[in-house]
Amino acid sequence: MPVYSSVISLIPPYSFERLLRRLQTHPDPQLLVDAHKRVLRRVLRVGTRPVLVSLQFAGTTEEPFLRLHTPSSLSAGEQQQLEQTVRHMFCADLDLVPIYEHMRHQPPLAILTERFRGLHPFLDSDLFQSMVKTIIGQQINLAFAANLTKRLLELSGDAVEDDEGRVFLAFPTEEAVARLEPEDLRPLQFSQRKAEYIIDYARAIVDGKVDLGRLWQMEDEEIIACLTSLRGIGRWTVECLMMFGMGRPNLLPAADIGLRNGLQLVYGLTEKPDEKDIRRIGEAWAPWRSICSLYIWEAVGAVKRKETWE
DNA sequence: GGCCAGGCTAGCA
DNA sequence: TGCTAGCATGGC
Repeated sequence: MPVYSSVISLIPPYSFERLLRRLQTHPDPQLLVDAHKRVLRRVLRVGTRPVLVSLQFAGTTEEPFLRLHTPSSLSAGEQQQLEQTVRHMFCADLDLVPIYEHMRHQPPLAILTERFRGLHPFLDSDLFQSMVKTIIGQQINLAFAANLTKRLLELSGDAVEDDEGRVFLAFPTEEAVARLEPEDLRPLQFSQRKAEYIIDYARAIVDGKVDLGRLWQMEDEEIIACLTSLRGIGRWTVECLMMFGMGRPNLLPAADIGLRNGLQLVYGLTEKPDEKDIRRIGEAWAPWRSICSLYIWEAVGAVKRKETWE
């Protein structure tokens, strides 16, 4: 029986089915999905404490809400923190209606608002893991990236068991990753450079050279300038961090190969657009370029899943 | 077996 | 400032 449960309100339209579809092409090794029960389970950190959480989609796309359960007993402060994390991950306060209105004025995007109606961004629970996952995802396909993330979890994550003895792994802490050496990650099929980038990043945080908490107060370009000074972290990586870690609304990772493919697909271009082309086209998407990018990516995802996107 | 993956660095002109 | 080889491995 859950020791703590609560209800998380969501702004309609919010489609669980669309999230499930997205998870097919964007596997998340931390999530256990029970589509039938409409439940997602994973470990979230409350402070540094790993807590197993069950999130059930209740209601409908037009009247959505989440039921949050956890078998852990939590203090009032921990309850508040956990709910805040869940609201952040699910973008509980993001209203898609005005964004769809904006997209409907741009013909190639208009069709996506119907096709993927109710798809919200699904964010990372904290900035450390968001950055690590993004570095892992540089230049490799999503399936392989998910494998590498899973292996990192198995190497350094904290195990939490549910009442049926199933093991869930919490994302490794900064300290745990900082203690690793590249040689520890090489057998997991991390490239030497990728291993160095991730460990260096974790050490920069542990050493206090990077203060992730301070990023929330900074402008987008300021964050890019700050983090790209670290080796292995380029503009694309920080843009992804701001989109999928911070949930900022107006990012356009113009160098992204998936976005380039998606724009060619959705806009019916004869040639693959380059970074400049994408920035030019994406100007009209402001101030919602992150959501427009997400929907463009999802058109590519639909093709990969052999769905139609039109 | 070749090309593509939700890139980045270092070296060079 | 802008261009490019090299990295490194899975998936199709």
